[in-house]
Amino acid sequence: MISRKTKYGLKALTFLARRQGNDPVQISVIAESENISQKFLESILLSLRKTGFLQSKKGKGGGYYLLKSAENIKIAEVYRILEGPIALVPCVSLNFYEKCDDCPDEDSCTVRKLMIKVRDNALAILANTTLQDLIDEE
Amino acid sequence: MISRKTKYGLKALTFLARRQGNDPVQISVIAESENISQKFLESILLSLRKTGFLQSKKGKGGGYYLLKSAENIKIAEVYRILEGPIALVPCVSLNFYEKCDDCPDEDSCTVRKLMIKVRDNALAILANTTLQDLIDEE
DNA sequence: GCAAAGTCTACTAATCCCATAGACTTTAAA
DNA sequence: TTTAAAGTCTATGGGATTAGTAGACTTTGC
Repeated sequence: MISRKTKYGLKALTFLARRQGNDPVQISVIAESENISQKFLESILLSLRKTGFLQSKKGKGGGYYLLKSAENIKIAEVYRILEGPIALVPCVSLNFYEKCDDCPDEDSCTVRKLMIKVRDNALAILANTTLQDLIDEE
Repeated sequence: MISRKTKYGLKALTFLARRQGNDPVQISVIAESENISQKFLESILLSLRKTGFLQSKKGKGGGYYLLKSAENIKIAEVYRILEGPIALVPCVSLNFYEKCDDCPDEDSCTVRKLMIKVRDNALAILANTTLQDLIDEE
């Protein structure tokens, strides 16, 4: 299961992407509209800003807006930033690889082989779906 | 990411399935061979016994053994028992459904639509792979 | 009867998740 | 130039979950 953080982040992004134009939207507007705790959303948007998906404007009339276009935001990228690995097991992660401390030999681990399949399948979806795709489905 | 519980459980099951015959194997043997904390493994095997995958024998010469044949143990079933939902979001789970408290309308939730796809894909693998399949891949 | 095995309950340390509080900075507009 | 509106950042905390430990108990084979 993914954390609320990731779910909220994706919802906030689609909220921004759905808008005409690209003027800043206040955190409070997004939070209220999507039923998200405002303070929590703050920290989520902050990490999406630091990773180049969003930009913000302070002061009156400020808020958040998309820095990349919706077609150029892959869900897999957002997922990795907010949630972490897409893989179900660290020894199978492409971006967050870690050796399993209980496995003497990765190549002979049957669980690992299965988890590679699951990862590849999830990746096929998440890496090929963009924010724009999500909106278009409506 | 899945928990160690699930990973250990799958490893223990494959360990048992790989053996010729079906005589009881002591927890300590599995734990040592798979590098799993013995006490932790105890509780895992216990829940696999209570759900009908394993049977145990107490006393001297006792241990755990498979109750179902390896061809009849679907990974998805084991996953659901040890890990819980396969879905990434509760509102999309087939076996552990829960409404998301922030969503006013499930049908119009774009994140949900995506998560259904991911679930279907994961399920296609996990529900069609048996313990025997894992062993055969070696 | 004894020793070897699983069973069960309870506990704990560590970690993560979700959220809140509050002080701070930047900016637009009056 | 003051003021209020916004984001920024740090700290904190409760609760849940995870991973593991301890130890007393029960069952069984020899």
